[in-house]
Amino acid sequence: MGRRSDHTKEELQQLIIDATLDLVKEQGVSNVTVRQIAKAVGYTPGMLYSVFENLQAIFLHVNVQSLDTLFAKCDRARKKHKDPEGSIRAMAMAYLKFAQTNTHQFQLLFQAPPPEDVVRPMELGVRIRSLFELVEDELKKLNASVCNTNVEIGARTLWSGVHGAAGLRMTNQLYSDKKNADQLVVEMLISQFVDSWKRL
Amino acid sequence: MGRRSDHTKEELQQLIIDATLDLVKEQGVSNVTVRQIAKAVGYTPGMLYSVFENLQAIFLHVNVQSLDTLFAKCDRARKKHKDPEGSIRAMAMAYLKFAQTNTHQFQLLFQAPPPEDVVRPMELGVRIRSLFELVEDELKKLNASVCNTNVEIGARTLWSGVHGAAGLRMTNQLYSDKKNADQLVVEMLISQFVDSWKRL
DNA sequence: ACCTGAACACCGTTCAAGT
DNA sequence: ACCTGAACACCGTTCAAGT
Repeated sequence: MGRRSDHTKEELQQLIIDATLDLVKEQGVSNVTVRQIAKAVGYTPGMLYSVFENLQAIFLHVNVQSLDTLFAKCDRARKKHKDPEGSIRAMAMAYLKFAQTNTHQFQLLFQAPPPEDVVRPMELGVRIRSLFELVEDELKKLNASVCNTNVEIGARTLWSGVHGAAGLRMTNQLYSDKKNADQLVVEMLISQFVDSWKRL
Repeated sequence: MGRRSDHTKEELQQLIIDATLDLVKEQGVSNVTVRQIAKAVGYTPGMLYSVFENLQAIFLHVNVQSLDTLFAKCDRARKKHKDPEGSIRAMAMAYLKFAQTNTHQFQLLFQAPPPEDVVRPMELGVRIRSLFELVEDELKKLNASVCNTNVEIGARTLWSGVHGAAGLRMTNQLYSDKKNADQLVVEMLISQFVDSWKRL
């Protein structure tokens, strides 16, 4: 089969990441095996370990890529609106939609690796931070008199709600009879938050 | 070793559940094996399959038990206060503290089993619903004029925030320099929510 | 130099055979 | 009737040996 001369190390990396993401989307994280990934890229399992440290590292790189597309979606939704509240609402809906459409991918992204286990690479932190920054910017526009500390906490407060709703919805733990309860939840969340944010 | 005559089937069930919870607390879900559980209760791996369908089923029963203790903690926190806002605040903090103190247990409880995979037993739904009901009751006291639909959505909105903050905090994804950012987040969440809830 | 292929030490689950 | 113990079909990971 293939030998590395066919692909540079970078190409191999990307090949593996893409193949893994596809498998995760199809079968969910817990069903994806090293042997499957290897077959999908046309190599032997052993080869993966000359490109990545282990399976966890592969998943991590998939997550970096997922965060990039999630960020892009939120950023694009934001730019469609001029008013801060509209931007926030659009970003929240984009986030919710991503979680809903790409359940398995979202799961891999935010499922809890025990904090001690793996050193989370800076690459992830930077990307999550920049997502928060998008929200912070809109909050500043909404009320310029709020201090930086509260803007930081505010963005995380608002997004905890959006993220929590996305997670509960995804695992069917919202337990409401109402249709689209998750959207109602996010709408109420934003209305209420924006409402009292202006008053702050 | 032991034979079933030593324990009734119910005793064996509880023994297995308790042993599994202990192992989860110590090592995290992903490191707990059937063989470990069997050793902990003094039987062979095969025996577990005459009491539970499989490992997933054992985890599910652990989760039912976890929800009971989580509910109890929230309920007890609630009763210490007379004012609805105080009750809500205390419940949120109890929830946050549970997630923080029992990371692995909380993780098992709310980590996403793909919705299709397993039929979630009614036992879990009933318990999550009753947690939401505690919140709904306080919201009604806070503003009696809100319709039932909005109380239902409101409780889920508020709790999405608390749950989301707990989850982000647990996985170190809040990315704030502030100390105790999670508590600040929950405090802001509740202040803002209660504030505009009264106005509704 | 790069990858294979076989091995190692594990899994969850099943089920004939023992007591 | 209840449980064992061995087997089955898998894992992730390593590393000598091939090309």
